[in-house]
Amino acid sequence: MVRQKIQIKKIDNLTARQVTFSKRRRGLFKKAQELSTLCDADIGLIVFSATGKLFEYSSSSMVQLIEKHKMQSERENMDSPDQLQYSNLHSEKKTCTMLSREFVEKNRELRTLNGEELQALGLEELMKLEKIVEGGISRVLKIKGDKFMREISSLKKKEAQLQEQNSQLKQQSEQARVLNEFEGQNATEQGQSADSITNNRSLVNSQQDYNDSDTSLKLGLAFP
Amino acid sequence: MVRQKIQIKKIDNLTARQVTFSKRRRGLFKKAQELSTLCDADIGLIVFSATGKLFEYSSSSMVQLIEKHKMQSERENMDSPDQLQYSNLHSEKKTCTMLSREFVEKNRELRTLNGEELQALGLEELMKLEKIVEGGISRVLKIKGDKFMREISSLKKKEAQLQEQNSQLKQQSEQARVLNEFEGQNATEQGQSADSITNNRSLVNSQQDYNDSDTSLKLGLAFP
DNA sequence: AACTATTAATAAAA
DNA sequence: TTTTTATTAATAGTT
Repeated sequence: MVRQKIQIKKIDNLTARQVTFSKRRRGLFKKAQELSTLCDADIGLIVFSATGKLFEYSSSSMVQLIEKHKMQSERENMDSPDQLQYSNLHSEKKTCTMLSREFVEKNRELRTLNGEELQALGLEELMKLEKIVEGGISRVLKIKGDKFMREISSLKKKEAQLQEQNSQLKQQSEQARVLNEFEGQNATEQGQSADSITNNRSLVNSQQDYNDSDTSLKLGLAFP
Repeated sequence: MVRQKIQIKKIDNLTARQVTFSKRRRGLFKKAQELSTLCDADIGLIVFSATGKLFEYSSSSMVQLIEKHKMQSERENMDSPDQLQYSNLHSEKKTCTMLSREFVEKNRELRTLNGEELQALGLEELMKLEKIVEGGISRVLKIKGDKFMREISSLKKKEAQLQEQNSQLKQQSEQARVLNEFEGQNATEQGQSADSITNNRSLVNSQQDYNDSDTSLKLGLAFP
């Protein structure tokens, strides 16, 4: 875009590519920041260089922005109910999505009232409106907080269960090992029936089934 | 950047703001695309308009990019898994506590000013005060949100680790058991020692401990 | 990094 | 909205 027009394709020369990357990256971030400021937009920009180095900009909080983005994407893909296996997470997110939609709509309503209308409303009405918006915000914040807390406590519960299971398994493993050594010393010949293998497998399998689905469902009860 | 130079602050006029938003948004996305192509960078760009509408660009897959970003941030935030993570959460909590205390104090200051004093402050000062309080709130909310998000993602990571460790242990336990029975069956003279009986029993028992009624159904099917 | 010669982006107007 | 146009901003190639 200067001394000579260039075409938009990968720059062959490594040095030139690196220089351009750092120049244009700065330009891009500046533009993002300007757009955010000028138009009150919430912007997140993630750039990984070819070498894997991360550069990022966010007008607010990247984590929250990504969360918001996730919610929006879900709203768009609401009609495809393919992954309903995580029903607790699903319904939880649905609640949050609903709330967010409600909030956005309320906001839109508010915006459609132009300056004149707002002037006409008078002080009393304005204060009522403010109370309504305040109520909406506090409701959203409260529910958000509750949701976070419940998710965290359920995760901690799950963690504790896993930890306990883990230590029991370790104990078993140790016992089995000791026993094994002991018997190994006295054994003379070898052979194994197919039955015992099959039985052991099914035991372990049913345990895994429990871990993969039932646990999350039960913990899901924490989210009505 | 044209007919007249503008300063970078929120555009007051709604129409002008919308026009600028759509023009600059297109420009920004174009620049992002160009940078990605020219320099072989992986770029994700998320833009929420002031009305909440989502616009996004990604040079590859937004979901993957976000995953990659999450990994990078986690790596930066918690190099040695547990302790650094804890201290991070700790300091975050401290920050949040400090902020909240600061906020409460600012509020108290505000309350100690009586009506007359507030009247005397004048419109401008009041608005300044309001901005300060608003800033405090949004800062608290932002940090709180980040903290929650990070705690949740770290718990999820921990859970995944435990889950994997667990399944490995189960595998080990299974192998040890198989080997054990195998050797037990081929011992020449001796029957099972008291120890080995105890061990087998504790194995089965602890497995049943993890499983509730639902699992016993499965076990029933496994041993008809 | 710094410096231009150019092209690209865009603010205001239509 | 989109197009036009007058300017400013960004930047490719060079030093």
